[in-house]
Amino acid sequence: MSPRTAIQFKELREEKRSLIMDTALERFASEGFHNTTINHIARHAGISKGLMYNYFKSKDELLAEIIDRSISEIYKYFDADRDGILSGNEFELFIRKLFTLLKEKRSFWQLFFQLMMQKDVMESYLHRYAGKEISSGEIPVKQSPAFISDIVKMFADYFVRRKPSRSEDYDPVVEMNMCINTIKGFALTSVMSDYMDDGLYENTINRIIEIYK
Amino acid sequence: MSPRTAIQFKELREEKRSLIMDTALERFASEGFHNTTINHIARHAGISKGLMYNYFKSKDELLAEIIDRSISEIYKYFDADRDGILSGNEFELFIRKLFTLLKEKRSFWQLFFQLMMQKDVMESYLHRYAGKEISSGEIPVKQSPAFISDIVKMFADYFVRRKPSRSEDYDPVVEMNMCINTIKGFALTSVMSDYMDDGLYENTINRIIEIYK
Amino acid sequence: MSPRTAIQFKELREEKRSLIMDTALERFASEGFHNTTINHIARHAGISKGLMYNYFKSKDELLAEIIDRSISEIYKYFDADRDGILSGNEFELFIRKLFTLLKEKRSFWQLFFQLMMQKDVMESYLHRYAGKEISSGEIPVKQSPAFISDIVKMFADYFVRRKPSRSEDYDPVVEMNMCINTIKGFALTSVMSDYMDDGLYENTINRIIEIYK
Amino acid sequence: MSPRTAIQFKELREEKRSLIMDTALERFASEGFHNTTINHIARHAGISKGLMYNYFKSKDELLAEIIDRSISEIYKYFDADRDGILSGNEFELFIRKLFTLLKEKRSFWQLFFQLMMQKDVMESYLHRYAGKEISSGEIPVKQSPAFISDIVKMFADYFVRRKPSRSEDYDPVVEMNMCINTIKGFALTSVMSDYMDDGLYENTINRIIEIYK
DNA sequence: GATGAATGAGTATTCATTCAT
DNA sequence: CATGAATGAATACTCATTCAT
Repeated sequence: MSPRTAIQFKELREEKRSLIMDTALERFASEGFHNTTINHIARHAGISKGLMYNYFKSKDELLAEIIDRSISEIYKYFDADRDGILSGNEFELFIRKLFTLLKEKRSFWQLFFQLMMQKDVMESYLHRYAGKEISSGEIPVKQSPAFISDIVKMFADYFVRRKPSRSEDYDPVVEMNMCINTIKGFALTSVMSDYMDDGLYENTINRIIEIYK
Repeated sequence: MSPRTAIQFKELREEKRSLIMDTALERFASEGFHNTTINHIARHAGISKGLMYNYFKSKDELLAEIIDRSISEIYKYFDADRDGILSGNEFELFIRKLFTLLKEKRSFWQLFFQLMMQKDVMESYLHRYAGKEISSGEIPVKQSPAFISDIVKMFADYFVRRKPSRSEDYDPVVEMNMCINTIKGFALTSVMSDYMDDGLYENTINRIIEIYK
Repeated sequence: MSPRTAIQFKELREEKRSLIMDTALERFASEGFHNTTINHIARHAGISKGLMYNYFKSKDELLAEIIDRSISEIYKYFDADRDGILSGNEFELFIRKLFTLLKEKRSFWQLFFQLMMQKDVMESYLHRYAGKEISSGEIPVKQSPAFISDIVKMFADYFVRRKPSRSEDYDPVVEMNMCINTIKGFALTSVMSDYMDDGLYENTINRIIEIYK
Repeated sequence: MSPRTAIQFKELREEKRSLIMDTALERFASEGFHNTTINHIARHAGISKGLMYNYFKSKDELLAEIIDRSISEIYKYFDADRDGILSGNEFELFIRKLFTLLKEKRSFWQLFFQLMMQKDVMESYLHRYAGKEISSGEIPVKQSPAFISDIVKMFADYFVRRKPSRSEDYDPVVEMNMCINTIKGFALTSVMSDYMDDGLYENTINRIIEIYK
């Protein structure tokens, strides 16, 4: 019956916090943000409605925290070496990692695509970061969606460098666009489909690499 | 003094009906279906809440009618000759028409992508067509989403026919997948972006045709 | 193409008025007052919503007029000779007439019993007659429900006169009460049942007369 | 400081639940089901609109639960010995109990008569029991309206057994009908009248027993 | 007279959020 | 910390009534 230490308490808090976020993510992804009630989340997480508000100020904040957590988690994978230069092999690695993450964090990406389509939700989320500078040289705990532009820049450089020496037709912007759209379309399909053939999944990834590496 | 004629009433109804549908589409596309209240629509259309229900049985029916209207309009373009075979030139025409429509009916496609992400809304719409047979050989006024499978089939045949005679690597399924994903990703981007450079737009379309024609 | 005379117009008006009232009575009786919309009535009567308001100020007034019409119609039968005394034969006639009317005007009585149960509706109707004197000696076009007390009085006298000479147990008030309750219960049953056996109907009426004549 | 125990919560719920049901019954009886809004009930019960829905799924369910509660309560008295046979003394007891209950649960019976007149409300209630079998030999917590037919059957048998040995005129069906109608009419009167003389009340009950025992 | 489009107050119901215990 | 009762603003939908034509 020794009193729990402050650290134990903190760990317990973190655990429960994660539990709530995981549960909420599942529900948001499968039912949609608006169709998921606080009651549903609380019941599925095995806690009371009131307790939820002990961990999150509001339903909106819960959503924002889920997005933040997932994004910073994902960011870690993408920016592993942080040299800002994408080599051919890094491109391949990048693509393979991307689609591995899409499979592993399917719920999150489902939710993410859903939210991207709804301007108001997206905007209310982005307002949290209005004016927030992204400090380079350190890893921020909460990373704004600006990480997207980092990746875009890396990509742009990659496609410029890739230009064949004597080609007059090659337009790096168009090529990058084609690549991004293909990835985006494939990501959308694989995330939203209830089922996708494993062979086709692998073959499509290989084909993307074949073309754009 | 004299009462309105039946024709006058009918015209009035058609006009107001269109007004409501157009207004609702705008709002649904920009705010999302769940965030758009009947009050919003009525206010933006300059009419009263009650009047909406004089024209549409419910918010769901209003949505369904909007989708139906756009889909049957689009369907006309896709299946012009109705021979069920997609030639190279038809493929090009198809792609160009598709992206013209995406620009012209931007609001609708924004809404459409949104809905595709929201299972509950999509399902409530699809229930209208549960059990409805599509009569082949005539043009139905209202076309069920089954038209999607028609197009997919035409596409599949196209990519099988396209196989180079001596290529062993060519996989028509993968190739179709690549093509569809690229289109899907590009459509998504162009529909959701507030601005896209016209030159890039055209160049990307040309590149898609160059590769997949 | 001679212009219609004022009398013809008046007759047309009366006819349409009756049509509306008949239709409304049917609907009120079968669907209930609150479930019957003005639209229903108008559609069933084959006229427009607006026209209804040309004949009746409101839905409430329509109801009141229906009750008034039926009551004054019924009143005519009850007070035929107006001598205010109920003989044995008159009692029999009265009972038979009552149940004939219940059958003939079933819709009205269904509605009447419905309304009697709802204090607010009944009160709103009775307010129309608050303070209205019933002029004796002439037949008023619109008769307030006070006619009920007239009948009660006639009944009371009847049961006092009926007292057997040497009975000590006979209580005319109790006896009248029994009689009225039996009639009321039977009326309620016969009006609300979807079906009642004709033989039983007749036999019950005969038995009532047998006991209370 | 310490949270409420499960028992405290349960008691609180039961109390509030009863409060809502009692209040609703009062309002339904005096204003009618359709005229009583959830707001009225909430205001009279001193609670918020939303709380009602914490206890009852809908207005219809609230009504059904009120009816169920009263009926199962009443049912206990009627079928005390459960031998299915009504003796003369049981008949007397039955009548006396019936009219005691009518006085004690006046609000409920007012509501009940109201509902009987309104087909739509009655039907929506009866749908709850569509297909529910009544298990004989045990006391069900919630009794479907089928209990009415049980009582009718017991009554029918009683009036058959009662037939005088040498009477040719005695028709048990007519006699039962007379008895039921008298009871029904008296119940209706006593429930709907704002005032009834106690002596008359008792005397009428005695007279009914005198005639039909 | 006759029509039905238009209005808006009213109704049941939902759900994020608060708070006493 | 934890609970769930309680709140009330918001929302889809209804319908008697009005009014321009």
